[in-house]
Amino acid sequence: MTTQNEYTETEVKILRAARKVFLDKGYSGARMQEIADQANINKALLHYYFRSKEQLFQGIFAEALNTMFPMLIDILNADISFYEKIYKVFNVHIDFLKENRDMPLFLMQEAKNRKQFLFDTIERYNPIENSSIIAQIQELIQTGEIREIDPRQLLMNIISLSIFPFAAEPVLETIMHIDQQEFDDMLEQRKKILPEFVINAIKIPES
Amino acid sequence: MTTQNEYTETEVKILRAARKVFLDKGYSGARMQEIADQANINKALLHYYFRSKEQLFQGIFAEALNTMFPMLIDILNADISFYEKIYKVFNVHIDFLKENRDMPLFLMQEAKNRKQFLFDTIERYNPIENSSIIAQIQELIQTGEIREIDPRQLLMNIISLSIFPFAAEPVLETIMHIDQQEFDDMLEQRKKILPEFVINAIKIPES
DNA sequence: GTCTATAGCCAGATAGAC
DNA sequence: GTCTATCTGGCTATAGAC
Repeated sequence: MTTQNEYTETEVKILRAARKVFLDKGYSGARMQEIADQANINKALLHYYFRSKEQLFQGIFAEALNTMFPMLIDILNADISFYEKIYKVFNVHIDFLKENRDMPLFLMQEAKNRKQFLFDTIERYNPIENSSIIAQIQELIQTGEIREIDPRQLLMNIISLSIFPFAAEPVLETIMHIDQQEFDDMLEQRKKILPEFVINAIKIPES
Repeated sequence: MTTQNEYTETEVKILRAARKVFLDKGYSGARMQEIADQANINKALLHYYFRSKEQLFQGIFAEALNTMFPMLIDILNADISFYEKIYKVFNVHIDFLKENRDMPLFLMQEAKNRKQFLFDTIERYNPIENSSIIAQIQELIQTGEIREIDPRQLLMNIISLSIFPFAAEPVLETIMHIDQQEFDDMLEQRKKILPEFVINAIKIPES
């Protein structure tokens, strides 16, 4: 069968506008009128193509989940060493987030009210517990190369370090008295800082 | 002058309800009707005491900022060693967040749209750049006890590690396939794990 | 497919009795 | 101070012309 995954030009315009507005304002803060304006079309057309705000939203939400997680899972499952993964995950992730600054907060916010949808959407990728990185960490602990640590806690640390600053940008800029340019510089530096930070945190020094 | 900072019983009920609803739903998702219901009073009374949704919200938002930040700043400025600060900041902060799970996401979300209000409210506490911990970090770098690192980046790491899991709880539970009980256990363990993680990350081993 | 006009509902805010 | 009833505006969604 010829699966019709193609979008018409109008649908593409709508989706682009919806993505922008939903990610900026969240579901309850978004307005169909604003999406229509951004897409340079009429409000009625939104409903013609996507029936309801809820349905349009679910498309955007699923798309965001399907963008963010496979990327991470792919790196964590890649056929490379643990250390390479650490470097790669921070570099790729921070680069991605720089182009998608609203995504972390959006996902965290909407995940609160839609746990079932979240579960159903994410479940199609392999759960993190089967990811090869877990085995790699356990292996390195066994051989005495890194300190004992719950692999899930280590992953939580890695994710926290890369994502959090993007979600908290306005707060961090305010308490640190820096402008967006300085903040961006710090983010760029973190691609180098974070892998070293994490590896130093867990590596047992050779004696 | 006798400053009238006392709240009547009704005002207390309203504020408690408003705190709960705003922190759970955010400004745009919150409904005055729901706040009234939670407070067991009539919707009109909300306006009698607080005039508008916006004004009621600003009280809650300011209160949240005034709770979260002074606590952190106090620890970072306390008259104790750098290492003690690391231990204390994670312990106190994680305990606090366990009782205020919605606060991180709430603050991050609303800070996006209210940067000026955020700035005006936070500015009354000393900016982080003057905090004594910055000097302590620089001192330890000078004496060769810890590795070279931008103190602001180190602080960003510390804050990321403690706050992020609370903001991302539903997502983390889903991708890790754990329930809330297991998640809580992990949070409790982090009070011990995180100080060690951070200190190992920066400390230069004695040779 | 795309538009204008409007239905229908819901939320914030106010009037006014008690 | 507290309530019921209501106004007013804004938002989602639909009807219907083109």
